[in-house]
Amino acid sequence: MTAGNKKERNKAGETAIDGKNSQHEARDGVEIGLNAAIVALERNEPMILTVVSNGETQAANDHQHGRQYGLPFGRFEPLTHHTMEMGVRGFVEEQTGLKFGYIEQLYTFGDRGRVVPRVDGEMHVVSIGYLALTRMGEHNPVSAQWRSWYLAFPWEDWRQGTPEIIQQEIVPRLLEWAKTTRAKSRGGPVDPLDRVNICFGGGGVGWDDEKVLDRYELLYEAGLVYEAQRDGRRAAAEIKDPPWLGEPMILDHRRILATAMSRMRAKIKYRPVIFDLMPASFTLLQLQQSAEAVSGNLLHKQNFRRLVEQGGLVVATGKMSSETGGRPAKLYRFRKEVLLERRTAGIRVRR
Amino acid sequence: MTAGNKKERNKAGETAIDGKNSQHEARDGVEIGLNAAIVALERNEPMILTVVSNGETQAANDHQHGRQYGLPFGRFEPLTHHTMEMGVRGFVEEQTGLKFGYIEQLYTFGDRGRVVPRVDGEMHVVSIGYLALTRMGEHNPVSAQWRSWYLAFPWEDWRQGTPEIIQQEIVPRLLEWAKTTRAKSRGGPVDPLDRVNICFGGGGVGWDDEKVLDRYELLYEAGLVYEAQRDGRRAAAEIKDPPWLGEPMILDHRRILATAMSRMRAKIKYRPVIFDLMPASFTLLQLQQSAEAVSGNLLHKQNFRRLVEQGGLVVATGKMSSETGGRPAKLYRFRKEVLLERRTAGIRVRR
DNA sequence: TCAAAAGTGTTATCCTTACACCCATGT
DNA sequence: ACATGGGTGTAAGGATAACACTTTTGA
Repeated sequence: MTAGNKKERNKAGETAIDGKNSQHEARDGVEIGLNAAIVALERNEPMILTVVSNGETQAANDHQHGRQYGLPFGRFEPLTHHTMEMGVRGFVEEQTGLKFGYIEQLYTFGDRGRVVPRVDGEMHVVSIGYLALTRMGEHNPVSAQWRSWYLAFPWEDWRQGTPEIIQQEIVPRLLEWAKTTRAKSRGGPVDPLDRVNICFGGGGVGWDDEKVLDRYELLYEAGLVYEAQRDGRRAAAEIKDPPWLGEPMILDHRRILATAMSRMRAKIKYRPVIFDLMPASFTLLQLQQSAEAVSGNLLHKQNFRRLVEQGGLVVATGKMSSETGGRPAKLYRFRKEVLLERRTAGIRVRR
Repeated sequence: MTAGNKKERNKAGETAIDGKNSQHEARDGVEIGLNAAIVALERNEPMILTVVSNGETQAANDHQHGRQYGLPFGRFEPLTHHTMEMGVRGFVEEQTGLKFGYIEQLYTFGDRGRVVPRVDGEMHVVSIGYLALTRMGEHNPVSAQWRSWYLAFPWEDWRQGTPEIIQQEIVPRLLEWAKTTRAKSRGGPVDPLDRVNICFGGGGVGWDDEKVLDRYELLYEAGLVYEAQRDGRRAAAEIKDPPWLGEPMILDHRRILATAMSRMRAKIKYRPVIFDLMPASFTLLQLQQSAEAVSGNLLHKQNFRRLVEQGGLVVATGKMSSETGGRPAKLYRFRKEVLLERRTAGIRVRR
């Protein structure tokens, strides 16, 4: 059953509002995939839990990337999982033995035309991405490994200054892409050069750490990430021997990870989600370095401390840590009561 | 085929990352429903496009609400619709004749256990909510009608001061609910009274216009909206003859609308989405009243004007409007270039 | 003694908020 | 004349960004 043309089924005026008017063709050839970007911190590096593809299925036409990483993945089984979030918790624990606390839905991707061949036709996969946060070492994963998210997105780590890859590899190729694209599509909705500037902070526009997804999608369109070629997209700028940027991932998992990073970077600024990555007590420098790891840039130390303490986000526990290398530091813990006092409680510091 | 127990299929270590290891049971009994909250403004009232349920299916055990409203609804057909967004555009136009410009995905709901009986078993519906924006009168809908979103959420309109329903109906019942709930679940994650205060701005916490979804979910949990009873939820506070708050909608459509309102109210503060609801040229008062209609509260006139003009969001067209009742007003238009200059461009004014 | 990190204090600047007041038109 | 909405100016207050400097430990 390949589910023929149903274009005419919903005519104007039928107002199919409860899905009841489709007695035949009950099976639709759609399944729900659940994907989790599970984040933890290890020595000030944001890590995500990955599983390794055996390189058989979709890496078949894959010359240089035989082994690819992916996010933990499972199917939504309505009869087993009462909710989709419980589905995510369930298959992650089954596959990797890992439990986590915080979970949040990111986005539902169905646009890339993911089709999986099956014995009786084709199965379309709609994948729902989730962001989950946990602490390193609480549970040890099996048959999965922690990897820095900056391996897939090297241009997102500005903690040691502007990454070289941006000026050396990305910007020149994107400018070339913008030129040829602009010539082709006169008067499109957005000027491609503007897009490059907005995404990568050129032409007076500054770098916006939250635009992780926009940048990935631009690189995909310009044919500069491996997935673009793998998905059969012809590079607009016809680049010879393109140096694929960042480590690729299977299917659309790198896109889901980009969504997770964008969400995470936006959210730490107005919600205290960073504490789901922290131990129960910590020094202010540890907290700052965690925020820096997530946002990918350095923060101003004094202002960070003042904001975080005076903002009521943390309180001193009274204990000290002398394992810091210098003067012993006060230990702090998250102060839950902020949520009652301020409507935005996060880490909003520059520099 | 009712798809038996598959709990054991994904064992630890299998790392099912590409969905290939399920040769049997290819059909899962899941379908994708697409729902659109389509918003437009009419005489400073935010309207959503609704279709009317015939009251047969799920309104069967429905004594007082035989006719219920719903959002335009369709199934995602991967073979017809190249993308899910195109699917939304397609079925909305087929059902109602309406076209729209802006569209954005909201959230994917699969938790309420929506089950539709089919000839060969049960079909679980996962519904993806969308927010779409359009201008009144560009196209006239057929077999659908525009209705104010405040009919479903009367407590969200603070433009004439605090709505009476809050102090008279909502707060006393929620306080009672919080008391009984607190007694039952000692030491739960969040104190129910705190939740009431955070959501409805009691106890020193102010009103947050963006918390539309949180408020609806709280009212649902407390059994104060009709849907809670209809879904078989026992009211925690065992309220006698409860006056259901706001107009109910079919299935989970009111929840999707709440998500749309929350997103919209949050987004006008940092993205120029309000202009997708405005005509090409407008006076500043019209713009202000549109923002007030969406956010549900009044804004400070002078500051609004300064912010919006000096922020570079609009430019004067040079023409004037003399249909204002007072002194003729300059006409303005949206200034697209803001997007290049500032990373947040929206309407962020108090009072 | 020096490096490393903790911690304190102060200043300049910008943005938000609020208030006061004048202008142009129709009735 | 007056009601209605349009439009301008400015001052107070608070938050933010930037800088300089002192303190406490371990090696």
